[in-house]
Amino acid sequence: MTLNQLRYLAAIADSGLNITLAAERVHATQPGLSRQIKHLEDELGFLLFTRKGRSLTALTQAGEHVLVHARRLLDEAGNIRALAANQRGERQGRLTLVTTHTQARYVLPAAIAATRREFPGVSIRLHPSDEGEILARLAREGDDLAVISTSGAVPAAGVAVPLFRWRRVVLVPSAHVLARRRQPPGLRQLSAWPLVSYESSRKPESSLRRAFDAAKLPLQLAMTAHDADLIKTYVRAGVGVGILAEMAVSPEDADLRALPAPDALPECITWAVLPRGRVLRDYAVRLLRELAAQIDALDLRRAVAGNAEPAWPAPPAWSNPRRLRSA
Amino acid sequence: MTLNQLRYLAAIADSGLNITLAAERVHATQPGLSRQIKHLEDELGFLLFTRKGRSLTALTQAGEHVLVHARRLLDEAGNIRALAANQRGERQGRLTLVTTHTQARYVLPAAIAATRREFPGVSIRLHPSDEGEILARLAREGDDLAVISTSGAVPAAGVAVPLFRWRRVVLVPSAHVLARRRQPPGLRQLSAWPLVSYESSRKPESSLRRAFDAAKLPLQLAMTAHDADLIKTYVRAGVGVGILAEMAVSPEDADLRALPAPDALPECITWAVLPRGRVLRDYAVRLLRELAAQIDALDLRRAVAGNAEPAWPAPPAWSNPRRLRSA
DNA sequence: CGCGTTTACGTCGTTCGTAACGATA
DNA sequence: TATCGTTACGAACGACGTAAACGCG
Repeated sequence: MTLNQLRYLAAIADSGLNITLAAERVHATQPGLSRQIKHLEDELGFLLFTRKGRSLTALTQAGEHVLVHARRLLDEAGNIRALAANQRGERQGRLTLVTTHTQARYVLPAAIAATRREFPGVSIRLHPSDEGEILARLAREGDDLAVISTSGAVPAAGVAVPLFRWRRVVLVPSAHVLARRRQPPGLRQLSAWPLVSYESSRKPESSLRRAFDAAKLPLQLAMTAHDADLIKTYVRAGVGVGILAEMAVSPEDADLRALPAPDALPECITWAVLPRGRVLRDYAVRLLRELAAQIDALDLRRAVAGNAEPAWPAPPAWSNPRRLRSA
Repeated sequence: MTLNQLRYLAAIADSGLNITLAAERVHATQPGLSRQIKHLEDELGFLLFTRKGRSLTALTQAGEHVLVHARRLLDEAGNIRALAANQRGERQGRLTLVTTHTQARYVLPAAIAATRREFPGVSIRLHPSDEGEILARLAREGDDLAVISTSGAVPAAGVAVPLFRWRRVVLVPSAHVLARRRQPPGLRQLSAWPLVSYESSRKPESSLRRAFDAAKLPLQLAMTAHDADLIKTYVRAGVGVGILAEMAVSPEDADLRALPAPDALPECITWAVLPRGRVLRDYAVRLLRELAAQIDALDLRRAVAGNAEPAWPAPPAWSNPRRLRSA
């Protein structure tokens, strides 16, 4: 049993049992993988794959079990390499984040830019994903970091670190009736308008939906979109009143008016979710501290290592200066 | 980075930084280890050990970190091998248990005998240890299984599986005054006598001590010992009244009388504690099911794998037939 | 001078890539 | 016939053990 054999096993499993494809991905030749898998099967004493003719059709049940442990083993090998890279002061690397469009578009740019300025050799991969898909993807694809928002609840997967608090805003064209009122609109006023908001508002457990339900008011969702830019576009087109994250309002939106959302819409928290047990590269810590200065780097490392989850400092409210400071 | 390099690293750390000793333990030569460690250091880019002249003086801080992950990695390699051995129907192997003298002497023999009858090729290593030391040893030495008793509390480390319930008995010579009474003695009666019990009764948090404290009665511990045989010996010698586990009373003790302990002494539970995440060999499951037939093998495997801790079935009361059935 | 580590050297085993072959849809 | 996996072959590398040299107490 060698690290390479297990690496090949995982690569084949991740390539839909296509050895040729797996070989490319691990920068080796197809006969090499074929042979090493055979050697591994010989050593373990049973088949890892079921075969039909010469091609692989599935993992055997035993193979599935082996794969689970092989992945953990390879993760630890990766941890040792990450540890070593940090120790050497290695400034190159890769960082894969998975997050929503709003975070990717309005929150992360400044933080990523700052991180890249300090670590120009780091290649950052951003995977926008649907709210509900993000945590699944983090676990499945082995991404380094997820950034998601909840209205209070602590995300279940991995190590969740609260970054900042934010509120929603009501976005309307400057000439809109709601923009002329003295007071920002209440839930009752909003319920009279068709709304434009995030796709996730359609889910019955969304906080928008729950707020209207609790007030026994009807919620008219004129349309929903995955990203804030689309919401703004349709607000401009007069399709409805926008409800979106305050972070998504930028200076270029001077033709729109952002009004505070009703108190009935609860405050949200943006979290970083990290895979438990993975050693963080220095630049990952740097990025997180850029997003949330209140976080202690050592606490973070310890929490991810699984030793002790600290009482995280209370996340501050989102502030635009944060964006400007590093822009 | 190879599995062998990490194995050597762990072996050296476990051998007090003596490479020669470590080499013997891993069945390799000393120059081989020396070289591989150097290669590993070259690849990682920093020293794993601090050196004074030619000999190793300590792990570097980075080396400590690497070691942590290396051990986890090696554990997973062991899991894959265990998985494979089970899959092959391999009937040989090793099982290291750590437990108290009473369990080792009175509870485990029948179960171990039964297991050995079914798996004659399995070598079982029994490490009697002090009550307080057991869980520490399980974590430190990487033993396979701990068997310990508590008066109710769930052991904190690893996966704890309740095996059976038991009570204490009051053990006196047949001619003793307490043996002539109609009723078994209460706490008040016992407090009039010097007692002979386990070493662990000396600790202020022991349930014996707590029972007497709660009743505001004095506890005279005439003597304490680590094992039940010694307690019996001193009871025979008239040193005092024995308080010990009901399992420790055997037919050869016909010259003694075992009386039910006062209700104020709470029932105890004997637990198996398994290192979380370790794949169990079939014979380990067999042994545990011999100790506690109510346990489902699949539940057990799943719980140890860390997937889902089931609601364990209520442990039955200890019964002597259990011992006789398999004797 | 003994103990433990490092260096030197030769051998052996293993892995790897290339190329040819085989099977399958 | 194209695609994918297996087998065959040869080269290169790397790990290992033996033996000798080196430092330190």
